[in-house]
Amino acid sequence: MDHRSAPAVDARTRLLDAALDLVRARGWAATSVDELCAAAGVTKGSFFHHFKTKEALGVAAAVHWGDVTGALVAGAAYHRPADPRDRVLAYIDFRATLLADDLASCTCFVGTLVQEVHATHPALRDACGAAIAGHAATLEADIAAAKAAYCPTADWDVASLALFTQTVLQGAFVVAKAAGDVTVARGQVAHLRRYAGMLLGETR
Amino acid sequence: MDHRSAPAVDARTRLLDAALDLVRARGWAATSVDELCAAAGVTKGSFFHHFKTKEALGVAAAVHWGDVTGALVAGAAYHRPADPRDRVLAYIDFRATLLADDLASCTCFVGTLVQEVHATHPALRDACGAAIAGHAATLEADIAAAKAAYCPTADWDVASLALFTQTVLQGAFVVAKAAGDVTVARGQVAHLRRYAGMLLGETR
DNA sequence: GAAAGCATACCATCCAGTTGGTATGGAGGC
DNA sequence: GCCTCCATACCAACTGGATGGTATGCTTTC
Repeated sequence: MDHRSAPAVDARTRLLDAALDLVRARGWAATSVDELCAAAGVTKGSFFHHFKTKEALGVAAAVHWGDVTGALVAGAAYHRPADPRDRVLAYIDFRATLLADDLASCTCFVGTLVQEVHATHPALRDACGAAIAGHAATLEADIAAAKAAYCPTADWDVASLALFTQTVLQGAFVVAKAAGDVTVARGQVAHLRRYAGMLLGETR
Repeated sequence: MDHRSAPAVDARTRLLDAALDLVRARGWAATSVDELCAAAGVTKGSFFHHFKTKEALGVAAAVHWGDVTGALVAGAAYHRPADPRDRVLAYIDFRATLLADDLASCTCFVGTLVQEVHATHPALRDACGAAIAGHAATLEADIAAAKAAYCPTADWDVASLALFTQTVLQGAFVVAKAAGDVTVARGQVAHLRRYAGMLLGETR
């Protein structure tokens, strides 16, 4: 209240937010602790006060990412439809609308991170795995309800389809990065939308 | 002939092969030139004799990856079916069979690489983009022929579906890495197989 | 004998992490 | 109310090792 210089959020959160941005843009190993500190407006001593190692920051950032995206999805309008199938399809449409900005800001932090560290940093990999699995899990109830209502005897697995939404999104980010063009990702998510509609018996 | 120590392949190729393995396991930035040299059984002087910079090796490795995978696919049995739709579906089945080994050896070099460097190393990104686009392009003829034969009026784009096969594979690698389990990838590719069958009018 | 291929020794820079310290604010004794 | 104690938050300067890259010379091949 008295100090204008008092930061809006604490140093720890600023470091985590900086990690989300910088790692998505540069990758994990190429993002130095010094760069993270500079981006967060924090000194190195402060960094290692809040996080024992760089890897510990990565784990915390993966959890932070789960919180941020979880809140984004929970607050989105796609939950409105009364029909579970409509909610599933609205989720996919919602994810497509998020593909508007530049690549670095719309791609998935844990997806980029785990691709790089899966074999070398087990703690980081597990944190990323938990974030992705947790996100997919939020879809399962709607998918299960839609399946029960429209195609109860279909031979596909609910959890597998929930994960498939994340698979296509992660893949879409990779091919969009390779093409250097976000619109590529939207075209790929359209296939996911069509597939989900077909599986759930949507009649056009 | 006289020397057992004489390498079977030249130093340049050994460096490229080492790059495919190490970068897929550790990521680009975390793979040092020294490690590449050690894995290839080559000294640093030799490395910089063949490649001006580490980035130049990366570009060459992306091209090398395109050659290796191109030859693998071209030599595979999936081209046998006379029907173009069967060839498309056989390609997907073929890719699924490749998911047998451990993650580091069955994942995509250019996919991992581009995810990490897309914003910081334009030359690497373009080389990876060309490799992915080139691979997708080899599918277009079969997909176009299958579409003409079985669903000529469908509203999806041939090139977009060809790319979607790569999208799902790339995404499957990411979620499998996050789960630490290759079998996850096979389950995800099964969705791709089902989708392609549905789009191309396969009747079970 | 010239050039390509390869090896050794070396360098400037950057990296994660450490050291040793200051500022702040709340708890508890008196 | 005031002072001491102490934990938390933060900071500047430093370190040992690793990193990409270079300089230079040897050796095999054509």
